[in-house]
Amino acid sequence: MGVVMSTYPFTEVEKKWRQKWEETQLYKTDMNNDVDKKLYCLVMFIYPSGDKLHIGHWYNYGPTDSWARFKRMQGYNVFEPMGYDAFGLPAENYAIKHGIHPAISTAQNIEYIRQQLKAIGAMYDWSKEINTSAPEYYKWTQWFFLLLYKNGLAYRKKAPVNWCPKCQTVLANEQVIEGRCERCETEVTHRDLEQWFFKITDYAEKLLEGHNRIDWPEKTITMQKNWIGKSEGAKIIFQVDKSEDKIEVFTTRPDTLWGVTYMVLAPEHPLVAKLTTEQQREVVNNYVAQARKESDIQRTSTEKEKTGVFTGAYAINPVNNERVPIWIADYVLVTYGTGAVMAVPGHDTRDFEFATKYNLPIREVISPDGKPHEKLKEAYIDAGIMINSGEFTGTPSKEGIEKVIRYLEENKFGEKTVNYKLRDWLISRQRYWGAPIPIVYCPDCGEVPVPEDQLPVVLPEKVDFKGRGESPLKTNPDFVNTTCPKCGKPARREVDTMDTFVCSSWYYLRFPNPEIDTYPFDKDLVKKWLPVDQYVGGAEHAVMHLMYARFFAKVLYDLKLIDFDEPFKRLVHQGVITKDSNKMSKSRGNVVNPDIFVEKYGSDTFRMYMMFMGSYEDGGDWSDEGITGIHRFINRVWRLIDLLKDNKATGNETKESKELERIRHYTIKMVTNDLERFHFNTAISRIMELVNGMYLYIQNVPLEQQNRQVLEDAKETLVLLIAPFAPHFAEECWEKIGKPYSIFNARWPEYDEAKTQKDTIPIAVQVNGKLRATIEVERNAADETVLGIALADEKIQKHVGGKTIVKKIVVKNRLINFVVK
RNA sequence: GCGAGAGUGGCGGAAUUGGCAGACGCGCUAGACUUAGGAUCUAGUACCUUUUCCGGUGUGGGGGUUCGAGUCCCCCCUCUCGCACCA
Repeated sequence: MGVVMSTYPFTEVEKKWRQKWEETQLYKTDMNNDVDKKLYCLVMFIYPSGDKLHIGHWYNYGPTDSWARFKRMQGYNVFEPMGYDAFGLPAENYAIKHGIHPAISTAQNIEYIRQQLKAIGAMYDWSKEINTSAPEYYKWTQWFFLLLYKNGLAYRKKAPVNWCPKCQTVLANEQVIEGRCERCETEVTHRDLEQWFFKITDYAEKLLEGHNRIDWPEKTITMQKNWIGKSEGAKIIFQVDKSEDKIEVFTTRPDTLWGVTYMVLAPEHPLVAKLTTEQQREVVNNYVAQARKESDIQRTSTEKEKTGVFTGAYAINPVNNERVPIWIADYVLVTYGTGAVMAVPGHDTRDFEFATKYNLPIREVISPDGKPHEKLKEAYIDAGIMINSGEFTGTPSKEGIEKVIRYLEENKFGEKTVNYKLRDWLISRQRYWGAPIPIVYCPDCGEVPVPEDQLPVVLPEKVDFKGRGESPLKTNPDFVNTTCPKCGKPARREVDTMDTFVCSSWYYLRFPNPEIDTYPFDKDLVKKWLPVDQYVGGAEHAVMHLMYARFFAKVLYDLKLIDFDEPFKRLVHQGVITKDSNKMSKSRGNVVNPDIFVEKYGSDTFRMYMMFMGSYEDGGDWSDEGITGIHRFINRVWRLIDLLKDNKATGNETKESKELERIRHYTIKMVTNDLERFHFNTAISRIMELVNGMYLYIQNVPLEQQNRQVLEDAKETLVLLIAPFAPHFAEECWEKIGKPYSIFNARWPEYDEAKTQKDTIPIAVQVNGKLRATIEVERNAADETVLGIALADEKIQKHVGGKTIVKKIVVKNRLINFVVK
């Protein structure tokens, strides 16, 4: 090519612009002006686990920042903050292992991670950094606890709870994945403990309703819906025979009530001990003991054959006064509904299996055709006609549900009920590195909340956090021993700390002003900037963080402290990056270390390659060779800018320049649309096409004929379009082509729809659906004209000649199909 | 077991509404430039047949709807994710 080839010097360039951006405070968001054009773009802040920034973080933060930059260039006043979700087990476990205090290791970690985050070159407004483990922050986490407490939404109760033997703490239901600890995958066991809960169940209905008003992935909404698990049915009361006791059951099929042939209580049901007869006591006790010993994994395995024992007691079916035996079985869960079920083996698969095993009667009360059948081979669970059901016999079962409920209500046998799978959120943890729960236990006054003006309850530094199974805070007498805020007498502090998910349930409110020390968030700025317009983070938080954060927003909304109840208007989940189509993991030894590639190719190239690998929401497969494609592309653009530096083109050339101009407009259009939808990979390939087009033009048209203006426009557009993807690089190019700092204050290019289209278009000509020729015609040419040209084509003649054309299909500007016989 | 999504060249992946399958990149091949190239530029690259042309086949498998199906419908296989006795 005869030109000295230069290579893009990313190391210096990236350093240069990072410095300049910082000096000029380019990314400091003006929170008070341009609020009508505000755009709050948030990524899930980082949980500094000690692993530093891994590729998943990069994949979350890099592309989201590109999107935010695109929005900024479109004229939005973008706010993009970053912070540290710094409480939590990793720091504490690290401390136990290495003897370094969590406060110190966390501080070191944050220091290091901040540098790595800066290397991404994102538009974070560093003046708004948050650290949830700082007293200035967790003071307000405690404040929120008190707020919920005062409003009856935080309470303490003894309950069988999930216990992780490895983490030595209780876990919320959401943190138990298939019977294992969400964090360390240890099998979870049960303990009866006095624990703190947030009453998220009060918000089940509101959490479901809000789903209709948010632009979230359908899958995530479905997961939340399933987790909340709403089901409508009836509560029915069965009297225990020869006793004052009553058994309450929940059923979605009151229409099958006449088919009840026994009752089942969960082994943990409070009535079990009371009901059991002397003869049965021993077997029942043994069974209960056995059930308690088993883990959830063992107990809930659907492969496991159902077991149970008879209590010796009987219950009376309210609708027909039948006396049915009461059993206990571990297929009934104490945590769902009332912990007791009416068993209808004829119409419930589980009951059928159980009844068959223990020779309990099976009665048909729903029939597909309204006629009774000899013997059921399996449970008939679908709708049908009610039979053997007293006055309801003959009623279609769906109608029957409503009618039976009315009948139950009239006779006070039961009532219509909605039941939810959702449990209250267990928030106390027997760990050290978290926000202390601001409660004091006084021998006289009982449970006393710490007054707001005494917050924060400071996490003491000196504790023995190597303790096993008990809250480390218990080991610091100075912390534990205090005085009652009410009566002043000696009292003890609560020694449990809060689940870290409490910290992250409100952080998005604090970002606009993390300095504020009179309130958890700046009401004025929150009114202007919230809710979050775009939220991006991993799908693994679908039922944890994302539901808790919604819960908090709804509570605050109901208390009139904020004026919105859905915190995240639009949500996108980034996909997972794999290596050789496998999940990256230390045990597989296939972890890609971002630092190595950032050093080798630069931050922009690394980010851009991640965005090019696959579609953002699906993730992609990392390839050490693949990144060279982006590396080459960046250099290709760099040389192109160089080539066009002293653009000596003087010509007026029109044919090819017109095509280049078309490509330019078309590229702007496609890149804009793709960026909007987070389709980064295709956006990048469009820019590549523009670059390819520019090279072709320069090479195919002699220099003196080249159209200067068209080239200049293409060059400027190219740099602007590439800016969100490769910010340092584009800033340098922008300066090179003589534009004023900064490109991120420049406007995103506009396109003209008319100019994106070609004058002549290739039309595919098919005969009987098979492609036989391609013809070039004027855009929007009349059908007749196009047909004429197509028919005249000799290849078409070959296939059509001598046959009858039965049908001619014309798809304008696209295709023709001749159907011949 | 139930529910959702996916399955496209040697590889990563494209393809709003059914309308030229394989954009873009990696890899590979050839040419150019070079003392050299693991640099760069250009061209080619789904498979089969064929020297070429011309043909034929092709989006996990099988059926269907349609002038026309990667796209819609039915059945089956595989993978991923979610739920997993929820009464």
